[in-house]
Amino acid sequence: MPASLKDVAARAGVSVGTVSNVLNRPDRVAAPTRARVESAIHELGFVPNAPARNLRAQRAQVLGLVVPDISNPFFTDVARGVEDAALDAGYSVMLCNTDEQAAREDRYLTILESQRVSGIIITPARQTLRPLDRLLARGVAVTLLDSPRRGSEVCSVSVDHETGGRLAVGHVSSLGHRRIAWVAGPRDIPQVAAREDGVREYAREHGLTVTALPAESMSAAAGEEAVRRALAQGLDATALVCANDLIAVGAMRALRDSGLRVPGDMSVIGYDDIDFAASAAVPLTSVRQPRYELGRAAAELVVGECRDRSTHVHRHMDFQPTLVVRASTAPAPDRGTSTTASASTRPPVEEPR
Amino acid sequence: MPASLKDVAARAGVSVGTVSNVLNRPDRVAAPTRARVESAIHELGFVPNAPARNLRAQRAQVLGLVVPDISNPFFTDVARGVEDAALDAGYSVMLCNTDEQAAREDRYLTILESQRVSGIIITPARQTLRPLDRLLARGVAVTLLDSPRRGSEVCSVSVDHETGGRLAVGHVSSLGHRRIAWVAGPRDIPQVAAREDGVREYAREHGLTVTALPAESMSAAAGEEAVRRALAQGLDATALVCANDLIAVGAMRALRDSGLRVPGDMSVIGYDDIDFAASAAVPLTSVRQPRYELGRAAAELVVGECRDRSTHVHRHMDFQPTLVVRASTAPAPDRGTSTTASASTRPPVEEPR
DNA sequence: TAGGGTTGTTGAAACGATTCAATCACCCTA
DNA sequence: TAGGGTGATTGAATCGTTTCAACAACCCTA
Repeated sequence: MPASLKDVAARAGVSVGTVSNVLNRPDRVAAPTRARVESAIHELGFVPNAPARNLRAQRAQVLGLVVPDISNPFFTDVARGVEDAALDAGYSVMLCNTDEQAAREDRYLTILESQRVSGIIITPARQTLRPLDRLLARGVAVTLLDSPRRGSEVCSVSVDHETGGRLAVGHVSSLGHRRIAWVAGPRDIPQVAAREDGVREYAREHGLTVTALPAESMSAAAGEEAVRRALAQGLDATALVCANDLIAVGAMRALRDSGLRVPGDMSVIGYDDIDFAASAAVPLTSVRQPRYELGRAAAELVVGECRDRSTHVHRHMDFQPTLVVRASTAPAPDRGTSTTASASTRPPVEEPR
Repeated sequence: MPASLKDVAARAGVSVGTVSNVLNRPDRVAAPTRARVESAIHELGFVPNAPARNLRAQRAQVLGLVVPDISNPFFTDVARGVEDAALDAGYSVMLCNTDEQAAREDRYLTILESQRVSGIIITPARQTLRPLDRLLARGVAVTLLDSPRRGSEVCSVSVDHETGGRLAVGHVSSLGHRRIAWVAGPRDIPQVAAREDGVREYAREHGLTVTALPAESMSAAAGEEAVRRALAQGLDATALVCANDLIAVGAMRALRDSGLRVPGDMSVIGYDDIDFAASAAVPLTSVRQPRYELGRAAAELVVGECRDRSTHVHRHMDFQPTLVVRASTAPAPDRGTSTTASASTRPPVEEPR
């Protein structure tokens, strides 16, 4: 039923080769012929068969986007950037949500291999690039997303999380906080490890105390639970530096439920500057990452590599995070004094957008 | 370089047909042969070529997910549901973000047609199913997502938005509010129109006044702007019923900036119950939709139709929204009295999860 | 006018899987 | 032992493109 090249060729009275040329190298075809073919295409409603084209070409005009969790607003914005850039370049995007499960990631990588995708943008679920080897051997363009660069076999785009960590702790430090708690998900998430490195490094350089409050995952629920536990055990800190905004939101929930005030009793700073950071119970100070741009850049790198495999050199793009100061951070209370901070001690609120 | 069926066949000393049988009808192959083939597959690291299979099969094991805006948390959760169900059924998901632009939607539909996807889950950018006709004619399974059912040519899953609208306005009505403002994006978005119908219908039945505050889009910025404008012009209402949570969040920002208190001076209710509704400056009362389930159901319907085209009958699944009462709604202030409501007049806060 | 360039068009061979009629190798029974 | 039946395997056609060597038609120049 659906029209094929052959049907178009028959209708236009030319060979299939010519129709193919009209599609792919219009300049090689004489104007009158081209016109005839084009109207045949139009009349038959011909839409090229991508699988056939991909079979012949040995690769599909498709990119795989492999992320741990698309419902994390960070990846959501990245996905938009990837998708826009891909569409501009004539590629489609296959969405692969790993849930941070290695098995699911493996499964998806096999599917992408089977689909013969041209490129993959991935935030790997684990430290090793091992599962990607097979794809790389096949010549698939891979770009690591927000994941520490490893070797020079692939491109990568990332945010400088170490700087991000330093930025966060530096901010509360400049407000006079000396005892800091670092609330984070599992350290085997590379981005988290880098942020923590930045935090600890800065703390060491400036003589700050850092207590780690381990959270089960990077979710609000986990952040809430971690802080609740720490409070029950008598947490000694005046500022919570959180590994991401979800954790920070959870942390603030736990603080509120314990009757502690943010930022009066405890300053809280997040990471990611998700859309709702500005609208949280107390607008959240955070570290902003250029998410959409990150996604766009990743897709552009991959497409660039696909387009010109020979001259391509792998690049590492580092995006710098920026501090967004809102209301959840304030000068440290004097040790031993009242836990109620007056509103007038708050720093001015900056609300970009 | 990559191994093909032929390579596997050669290695195992059988014909390609047999290898194909091992893959697709293992029971047709004698055990020893099967073992030999399987180890050849393993040794060569053979991964089937999906384009070739799809070319032959005339359709790809792929579903298209066409949504207006993946960064809207509603669609994000739907996407997860779709993706999980698709993966379970052996399908991949192609992500298509239309930005509510008809042209972009058309472009994506053509791409999906070209890819020969088996099914499409779509929230159309406009009222008509016209752009889908071509796909339907081709036998592609289509399921409408959260969009009014039209005709019986396709399946659909949706939330009963009219009930949702009634639920929202019914809630504030039961708190004593008589003058309501309806804050909404463009009415040509069908879901919004349905919610509005529910609101107006209920208001008519109960003698409430409804003022419409048109917002440019379904975003926080638009909600903020709409309410800001209305306040400047002397809005006469005690409750804002918002077409979604993003708008509600924006509305609350505008109220806060104008020195109005929520819910003391103005009750606000949203729609969608996105993740952050519970953590907003004032925890937001909202209407919850079963988002993930909606996505799963949509994907299952599509897959069901793909699997058994002959006996398939189109179904419409209606999911019922539920009211989630939090702190942003309170009894209406007495007409003409102080604009400051005491905390004790608030209804008890219910925080499900 | 023969020969050499251009320019346009053709036809057939891939690409890698699926499918199905045909064949083969057995075993069982009459 | 011939013949029928069963189960396993094969081989070739097919899906719809792309690509490229070969060919055709034409003009230009020597």
